[in-house]
Amino acid sequence: MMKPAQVVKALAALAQPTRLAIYRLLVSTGPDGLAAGQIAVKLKVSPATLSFHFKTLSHAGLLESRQDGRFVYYAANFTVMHGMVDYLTENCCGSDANACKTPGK
Amino acid sequence: MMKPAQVVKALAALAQPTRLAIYRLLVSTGPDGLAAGQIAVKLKVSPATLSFHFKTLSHAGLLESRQDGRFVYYAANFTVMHGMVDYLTENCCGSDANACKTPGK
DNA sequence: TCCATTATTAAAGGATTGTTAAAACGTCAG
DNA sequence: CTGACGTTTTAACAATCCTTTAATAATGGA
Repeated sequence: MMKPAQVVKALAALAQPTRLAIYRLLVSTGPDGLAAGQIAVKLKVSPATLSFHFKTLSHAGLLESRQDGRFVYYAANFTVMHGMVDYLTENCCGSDANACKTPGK
Repeated sequence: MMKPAQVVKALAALAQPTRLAIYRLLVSTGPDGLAAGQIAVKLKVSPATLSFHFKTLSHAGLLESRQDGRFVYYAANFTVMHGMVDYLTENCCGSDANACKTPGK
């Protein structure tokens, strides 16, 4: 089980429009990831701002990076996000799973 | 599908130690919820601070409240959290579900 | 080596956030 | 009505966050 501080860090990392867009783009891209410059173009964010957000996301464990020549590729790491979701739903409704479902759906 | 702005709002609401503790406490409590004062005692947070955080969580759609006499009961609402998780994992790995799993587990 | 390309870092600002203390609001018992 | 209780609101301050600009690496081609 993740520690609360790490969960908060991951949630905070995603709780920002630009970073959420980065993460989602990388989630849909898959394990190969994208180069920083490609992301900058797709999301229309300046490289400096992007780099700032990469650091936040990486530090939260949500992103992995690898260098290939002059390019740095970023890819989503799902482990922390799964841990985050598990933490939020842990012991849901006193272990009465049905109560967790949306009532009228 | 939730709008990005609403997802950001929900993530931001949970991205704070006190609010995350509030939400988790209410998730494990179930639909009946707890009175504001009970939560204040359990989490050792001042009423004013707590009220401030209730507003943030409620405004994000994560909490519901009902008044009973002098007490206000708060309970977790799972709809927004589920929407948040769905948004994050949407179109995961270009719809290749296996790639979303943690590699070495 | 020199230069263009890719990406990160550092400094500055304006905006947002979290906590506290005080006052105010609603509700119920007497 | 009055007073006590539970909760919310307000104002203020320190702390943090996001963006921009400019400067600083690091890499590969000529």
